[in-house]
Amino acid sequence: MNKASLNQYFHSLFPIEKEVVEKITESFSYFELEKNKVLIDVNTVSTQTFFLERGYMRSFILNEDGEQVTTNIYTAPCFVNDFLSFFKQQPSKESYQTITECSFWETSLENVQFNFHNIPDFREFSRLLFVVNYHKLNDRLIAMSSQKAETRYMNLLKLQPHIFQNVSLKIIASYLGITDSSLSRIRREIGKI
Amino acid sequence: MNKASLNQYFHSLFPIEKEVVEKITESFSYFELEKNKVLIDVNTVSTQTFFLERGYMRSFILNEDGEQVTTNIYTAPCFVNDFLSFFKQQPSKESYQTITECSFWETSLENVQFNFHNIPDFREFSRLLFVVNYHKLNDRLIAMSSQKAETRYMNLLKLQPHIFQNVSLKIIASYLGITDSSLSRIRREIGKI
DNA sequence: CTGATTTCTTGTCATTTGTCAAGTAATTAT
DNA sequence: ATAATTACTTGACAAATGACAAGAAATCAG
Repeated sequence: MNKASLNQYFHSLFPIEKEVVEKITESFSYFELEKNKVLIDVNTVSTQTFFLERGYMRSFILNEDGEQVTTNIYTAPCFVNDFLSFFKQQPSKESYQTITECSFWETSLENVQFNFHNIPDFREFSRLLFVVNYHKLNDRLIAMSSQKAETRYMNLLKLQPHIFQNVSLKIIASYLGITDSSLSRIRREIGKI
Repeated sequence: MNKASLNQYFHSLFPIEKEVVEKITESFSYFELEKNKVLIDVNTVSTQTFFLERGYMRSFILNEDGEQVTTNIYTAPCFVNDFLSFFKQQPSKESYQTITECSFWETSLENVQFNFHNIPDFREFSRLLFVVNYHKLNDRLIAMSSQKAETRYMNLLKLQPHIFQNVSLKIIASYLGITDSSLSRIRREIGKI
């Protein structure tokens, strides 16, 4: 329950002084959630931002047929928030829930705003977070529009094998943009080779 | 060739004083490109950021088979840059080219950095740009993984009909994640109804 | 431990989309 | 104006994926 991993995360993203990081993370407070608990509920305005220290999470929306579509899977350590809801103070269109037991560090928009306007390195860090997340999303979009499901599955398996130990195939299938029976068939075919 | 539309764009995104906008856009300079010209080339480090004042652009990558996959279509007025290349000063993985004749306002990373760290409203504006662009990308990803091609086509036609007057169906098809023959068939089917 | 629930797999068949090849229409370059 | 190129459409067939239903395996709640 110390801030070592939170502080470390700042250093991992770009060079920043120890004292500056400590000033930034001063306002963060710790909490835990069991598995399958809601972190950010759909239609609520998000006032906190979260650092996922330990565990697995996902975001999802409900489509026209009322089915859950997993939009993202979050693997600690990383920041989790709904950008649109948090920064524009609008109701979230997605829900965010824990998949495993998770631990978090959270802080408020007020603190983020203070740091953003008063600590230059935090500004750079924030922007870098956006750039990195935008880039990840872009890569997924390219994969979704130019690769077949089997390729997307193979890449996920290669790049994030630990996800398969912690997240159900149903959620993974939805994240890959296919049904769980299709994923099951793909896994069988791969196994044959 | 005055900065009216550039300045106006800042005001349209969030409340900001006229004088502040003028200070921000002071360093921007104007240029034009004919159709089918490269704005940002793949594998180059982007040192400028661009405001697309007039015209249509696209970004694309080459897939394993050497085919162009359109990753985004840009409709003026909007900012165009490769976030990863510009802010991390890395070689761009995508190419950006004009589709029609275009006019631009550009400024350098140095100017952006100066404004980012010295003009609070510019920080807010920058972050909002990221939030909005992230959100658009996220919506496209959700559409790609949960809607069929016909639905994606119908939505594009409804929300951005002008694109169909200015961008070839081949590019639109690629942007929608399908082949041009599939798009052609979808259009025929729609026509029947 | 036991029944209930959820996850995962599998089979059959339908639908969507891709591939390839050919043809027509439109645009561009000289 | 003419030839070359590019854009768009179409058809036949193949491949990928979805829908639905059923059963096996794993997990969960009491």
